[in-house]
Formats: sequence, structure tokens, C-alpha cells
Amino acid sequence: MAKKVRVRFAPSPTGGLHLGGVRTVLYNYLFARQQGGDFVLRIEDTDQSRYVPGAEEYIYECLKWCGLQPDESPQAGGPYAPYRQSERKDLYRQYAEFLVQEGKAYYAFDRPDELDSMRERFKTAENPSPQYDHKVRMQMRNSCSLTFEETERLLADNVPHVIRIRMPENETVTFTDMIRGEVSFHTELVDDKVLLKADGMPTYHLAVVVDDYLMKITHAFRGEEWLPSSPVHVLLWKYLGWEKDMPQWAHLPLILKPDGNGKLSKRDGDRLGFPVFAMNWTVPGTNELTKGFREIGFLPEAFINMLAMLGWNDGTDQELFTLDELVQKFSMDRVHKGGAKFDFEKAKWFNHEWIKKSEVGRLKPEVRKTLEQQGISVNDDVKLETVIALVKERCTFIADFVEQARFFFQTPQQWDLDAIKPKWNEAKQAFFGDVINYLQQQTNWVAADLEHGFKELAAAKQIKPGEVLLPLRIMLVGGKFGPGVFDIAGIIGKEETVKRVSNLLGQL
RNA sequence: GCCGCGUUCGUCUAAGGGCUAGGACACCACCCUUUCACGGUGGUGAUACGGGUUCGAAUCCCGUACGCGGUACCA
Repeated sequence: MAKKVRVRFAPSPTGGLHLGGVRTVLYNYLFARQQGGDFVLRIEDTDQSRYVPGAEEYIYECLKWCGLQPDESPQAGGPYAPYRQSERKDLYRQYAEFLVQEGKAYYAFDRPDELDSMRERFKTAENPSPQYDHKVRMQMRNSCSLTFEETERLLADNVPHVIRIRMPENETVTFTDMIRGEVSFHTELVDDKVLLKADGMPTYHLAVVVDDYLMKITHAFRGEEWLPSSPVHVLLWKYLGWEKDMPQWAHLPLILKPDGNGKLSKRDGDRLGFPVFAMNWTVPGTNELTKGFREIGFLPEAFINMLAMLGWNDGTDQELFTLDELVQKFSMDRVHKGGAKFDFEKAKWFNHEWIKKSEVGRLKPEVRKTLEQQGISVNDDVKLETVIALVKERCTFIADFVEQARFFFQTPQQWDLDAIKPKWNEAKQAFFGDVINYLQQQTNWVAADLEHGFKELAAAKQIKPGEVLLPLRIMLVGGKFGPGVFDIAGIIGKEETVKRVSNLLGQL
């Protein structure tokens, strides 16, 4: 029987959740759901100096908003708890010690300043960043260069030390990446990575292997930036004796900045005027706020859809997918190898499409909330629904409903008079006087009838409808936008329509 | 520097030996609309370069260039 699929998203809680992070979550989630597997959230907080309060809660909130909730997590618990690496601290040391006994790792007592001076000493034009590897190993203070007795004494004296992997000098590590196929590395070019830090915490390298093993992870997806350290991980799986349980790796392509090249960063978003984080993120302490997709009015459906298409497609021309469709159709072998530049214009298009295709009921709570935040009170539920249905196709963001729907609920306070004043005359003034009379006589307030009557009246006065339609719009709406004027009149009602017309007529 | 990974319209991408290299975003034009959108039609626009293999190459192989990633007691 095949092993049950288990995947994990393993962020370190140091700040806002980046687009690329959400995409990694998404691919994990899609794969797990499709395979009937489990999706685990594991918090990789092994660097205590980078602890940021609130960052972990923020991640849960993001996943919740996106609808990508984990089956197991620090919050939800699960059979492999705890899911926070800081709470698993005591677990890791034994594995590192085991590797030392096996001769696959060693103690290193070098102080930070000694490491610096080593790097300084070996630095040349051809080798600008010397590594701690087999070439310098014997010149450093570690259990390879020191005698057994010396090492024992240092350990007994509690001299701060780390445990480093001892990279072999002449091997080739090869594995099959689900996206890239076979990749290989020469071990003599990889450094002796620290496995266990002086504070007793594991580094990512040790923790990811131990926890993936203990948590029975079958497929490990992560960003491409991890590819260069993958030989360390593969070797660790082997040295720990777990080779047959090693997950299948998939290194996802990066999301790049729209201009120039390089990984998309928060800075690029600030610079170019779009969000990079899923939700608003406030840096504790400085209170510096970074805008999120949620807050600028993205629908999670659109956000997810857009992210899914950044590096994957189903081979057809289809671009709009629901989460369920993605679960069905997603496949790792259709994931791109190359990085994708993020295009905010295209992201906006996805959101616009989703607003258009969403049911009124889906939009209603969010639209109501946004309108009310702007001081527009919405008491008539049916009217709100009618309005949403009428204007949603002209909204790219939820916030656009403010402009597009405001005049249905509030009398305009400002009018684009420049649009009508230059061509205004006595005849039009008189005509609108007649319009008011006409409107007041109506007992059956229906848009189509109003339009018909209005045009007949204009014809009777020898006025072309085009001459007076725009003025009417300005009177009702305030500006040159919105749905058909008579639809608007139909919705706001007789009293309000008459009021708006006569109100502005007095100002012309 | 070294190692690894990449490279099709400006952007996201399709086409995994046979095509006038397809779609979408953006842009432009026209139509619809006597507003703004939506919608419709059309247009500009790409296989990084050089060698092979082949009857035939965007597709396979080898170089070159360029880009990115990594080279931390960060993840």
C-alpha cells in the first residue's frame, strides 16, 4: 500500500506573509487535497533572535482568509505535535550527537570572530566567500583537528560549540526533483553546514530533515532558493538511516519583481505601488504598516487563482479556476521551471473577473462593510443587492463600490458642472422644468417607461436626447459614470429623483 | 570567483520533431453604449546567440551569452 501523502508548509514567523509564501502554501494544499493527503503547518522558529510577536497569528489569519487551512498545526494540534520547532528543541540534539558518533558530523568550537578572521584570511579575488569546508577544516578548532582529550575537555568545560556536518570530499549527490528532474551536486563544493547551534537550537538544515522524518512528510515543496543546500539535506536523510523515507522534493520557481530582475520583495511593492503581503502587516514596535491584498480589496478567490497561474497552467486556455477546480486539475509536472515576474495589472484583471462572476450574495457582506466604513449607511437589503448586481462589472476592487454605488444611497454633494455648463441654455433650463413635472406625474416608476417618456418630451421640445442625457446624469450621479441613468432613477425612486433634478436646476 | 538553476510577444504562458508559433494581461483602432465600464471585432508584438542531429527543431545534443539563486551559529 502506498504511503499516505503528507505535505507541509514551514514558514519562519518573522513578518508578513509574502506572495511567494502563499503560492507555496497553495501548491502544498492543492497537492494534498488532490491526493487525499494531509497538509501540515509547521512553524520554523529556530532563530530566537528573529522572533517577531504576532507573526505566527498573522500566518494563521492569512491561511484562513485564503481558505487554505492546515489539517495539523500548532493551533489545531495533531498526532505529531508539537508543531513549533522551538518546542521541539530537545529532540534535535540526539540526532546531531548520533551523527557525531557515526563520524558524519563533528563539534566545532570556533567563536564568531574566529570564523570572521578565517574568512578574511582565505578571501581572494577568485574566492570572495571562503567556506568552512574540508579545505580549512583541519585549521579550525573542532573535533577533527583537536585530539580526543582536548575535545572532551572543552565539552566538559561547557565551551560554546556547534555541531557541523562533515561533507565528504569526493561524492556526487543526485536526486530527482519533481519539477526539474535529475539534479546533482559535488560534495567537495558544499560547506560543512552548522546542524546544531551553540544555543542548542537546530539550524534549518537539521530541523527540516528530522521533522519531515518524524512527521512522515512524503513530499517537500519549497522555494528554489533552497536548491543549493539540498545536497546537505539529502545526505542527512542518508546518514540518519532514513533514506527510504526521504520525501520527494520539488523546488518551486521564484516570483520575480516586475521591473528588472530578482526576487520580488516588500520594497518593490512599496516602490511600485502594490501589495506583496497577503494581508496588512504592522511591524511591532515601529508600527510601520505594509498593505496587503486583502485590505486593498482583493477577493481571496482571485488572489489564489492569480497565484496558481503564476507558474502553472492546465494546458488549456482556461485562466479562471475555483479552488475546487484547482484541486482537481493541479499537477506538479505542469509547474514551470523558470521564475515569473509579478504583473500587478494581470492581478487586477483576476480580481475584476472574480467580482464579475461572483454572486451578489457573495459580495454583499464585503460591499456593505466597505460602504459603511465610508459612512454610507445601507438599510435596504434588497436595494443593496440590486445595486451590486448593476455595478459590479465596473469594479476592479471592492473599494470601487464606494464610487460606483454611493449615489444610490446618498444625494451627491459635488457635481461635475464643467461637463454641462458650457452648453447650458434657456431651452434646457425650461426643458428640465418640464421634466420635473413629468416625473411628478408618474405613478408607475419603471426605468424603461421613464426613458420613453423623457425622450418623447425631448422630441416635443425639439431637443436631441443626447443634449440632455448627460445633464440628467450629472444631476443624479454627480459625475460622468455609472450605469444607465434611467436604471438609476428607477432605483433611487421618484421623490429622490425629483429632488436631485430640481436641486441642481437651481444652481445652473 | 565558485556551484546550481533557468531563458517563447513588454508581462503570464501554450505548442514536449512537422505551425501562418496559439491564448491571456497591457497597449492601439473600430463597433456597441448619446456617461463610465462591460462586451464584440481587428492590430502591433516572441522562440537569446552559435554550432550540430534530422527530410524537418521553439522542441533533442554541445558550446556561448545573459539572468536568477546560493556561497551565515537566517530561514
